[in-house]
Amino acid sequence: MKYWLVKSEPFVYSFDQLLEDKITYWDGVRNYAARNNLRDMKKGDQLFFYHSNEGLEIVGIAEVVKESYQDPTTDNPNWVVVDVKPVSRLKRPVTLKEVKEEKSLADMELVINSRLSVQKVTKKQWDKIIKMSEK
DNA sequence: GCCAACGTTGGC
DNA sequence: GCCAACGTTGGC
Repeated sequence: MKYWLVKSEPFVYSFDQLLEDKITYWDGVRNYAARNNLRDMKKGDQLFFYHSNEGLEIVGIAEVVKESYQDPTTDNPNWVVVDVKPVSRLKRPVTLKEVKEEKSLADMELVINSRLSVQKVTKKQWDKIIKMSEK
């Protein structure tokens, strides 16, 4: 099982919205690096849900329920989506500031390449952030 | 195939 | 609202 982090602007699609919808397809990815990550996702993979622009924090966990398929919002075969469902809200959101301040997370893509909208997360990083959210 | 110009993203 | 960083486009 792999771990990922996906970003969304909360006023476009928030974690609350996902909780309400129960399931959604993750669309709007128009970047090749992010697309490649989407294609690598397998059923059961876990995702951190990050709010960009507003909030700037990891708010919850989602899970891949359907692997990548043609993005229904475009005819361009370059782009794909995956179906995701909410798993749980973090006990406490972990902010970008905290991630930056945590030395063991200095090599997270969130810190290094903040613009990438779908990022890989290592098990170590995942566990660390979970731990931080429980404090 | 290189690279300048341009557009977009996202933190501040 | 600004601007740095990055990705993409298109002329050569």
